Amino acid sequence: MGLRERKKAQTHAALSWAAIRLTVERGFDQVKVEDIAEAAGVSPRTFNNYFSSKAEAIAFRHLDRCLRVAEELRGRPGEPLWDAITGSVLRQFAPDAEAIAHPPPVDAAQWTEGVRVMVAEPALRGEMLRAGATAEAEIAAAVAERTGGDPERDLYPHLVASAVMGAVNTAISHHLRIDAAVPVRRLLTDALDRIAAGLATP
Amino acid sequence: MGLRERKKAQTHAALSWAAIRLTVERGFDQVKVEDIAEAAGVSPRTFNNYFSSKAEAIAFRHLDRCLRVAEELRGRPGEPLWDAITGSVLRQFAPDAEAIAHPPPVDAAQWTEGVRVMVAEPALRGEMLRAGATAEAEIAAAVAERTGGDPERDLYPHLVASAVMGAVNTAISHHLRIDAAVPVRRLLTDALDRIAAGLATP
DNA sequence: CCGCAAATCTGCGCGGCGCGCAATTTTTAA
DNA sequence: TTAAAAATTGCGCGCCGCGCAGATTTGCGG
Repeated sequence: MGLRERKKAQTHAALSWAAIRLTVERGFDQVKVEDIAEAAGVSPRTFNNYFSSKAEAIAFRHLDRCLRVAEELRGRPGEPLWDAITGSVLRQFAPDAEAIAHPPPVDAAQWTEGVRVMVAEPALRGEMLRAGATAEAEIAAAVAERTGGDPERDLYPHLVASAVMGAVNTAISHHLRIDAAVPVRRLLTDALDRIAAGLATP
Repeated sequence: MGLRERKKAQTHAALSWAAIRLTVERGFDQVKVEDIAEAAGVSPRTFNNYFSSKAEAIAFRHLDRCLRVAEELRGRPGEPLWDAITGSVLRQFAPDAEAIAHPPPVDAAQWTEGVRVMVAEPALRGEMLRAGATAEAEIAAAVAERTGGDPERDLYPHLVASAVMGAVNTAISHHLRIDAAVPVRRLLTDALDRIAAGLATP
């Protein structure tokens, strides 16, 4: 990757993190695009060269994470399908090195509450789901490679991908709904196990 | 339901149908809010009393349909869970009396193509998914009633609801991707059956 | 090290959107 | 019939997304 692309990636990340941080701190519509651009050290106009809306900037990190699941999945060709899926998901949603570098310039509890408010924002929810759907296509492709199906014609890979993203979304929502001490890791494994078991009544 | 609420429902429907029709005909950003309002015989300002964006107006019909699935589900307490789910979904996504009343002032193929373009619109995709998520909460509640769980604390109802909406979305996407003669009904039953079977490799 | 071409950033400006506010019209209930 | 409640409407503001064209930076061959 050349210097050029690396700088682009940096700017993407900087803008996204700035958008998240400011939104968590102040709330979605107390943040202007101008503020995000300034925080990332770039002109307002440039913001829209990278993202077509505030919401997209905020959802970018989610998109990235989910895309990495597909990537990771391709890197585990041997394992049984659902083992590979669970492993990939857990890997990407583990406490993150990047997240530790960037994150809360404030109290942890306060941060979590800010995130809760943020993801409740209607405009954001749509954008997050859209990011999930984008990743879903990649996951479907990865699954198709593995099981030897055609993503254009077969329903199966898309169903699996959809179920996986559904499990992820559900686990995260549950985690934010209940601020209990249940670790996300357990919620994710539970969810995926249940799905692989046909969602039989517990 | 009083006269008042009925008129509101009418206006909702009128605005939504107008938004859909115009968007299918001209494309998303060739339609101004003003146009939709005019087509529904209402002032532009009133549009925003009903919907907070063009996208929301267009997605309204989808939201309505999906909410009816939850409603129908509550009306089938006896059946085994997945039979009830499949039944409810098929009922709501069958060729629709309302859709036949309102719909294409143009060629059917042309209409389908317009719909394809419409749902490809990024802003719309997010809004449709959000509508699905809203309905998902209702479905989860309905499932919880049936299985005797607590939607606040249990993961299971949400997982089922998520899987159902995932199946619906996947089936619809597949239907639009392949313009084959495969009826949506079959795609929906296939998808739901596979999920209830634990998504085993076919 | 130089200079050129391509990619990127930036300032400007426009049209549309979402919504608060207050006045007006319509509906409901007494 | 009349008063209260609710819905519709017009007006106006601030922000947003983006096209355009000029300035700036980056990558590369000489």
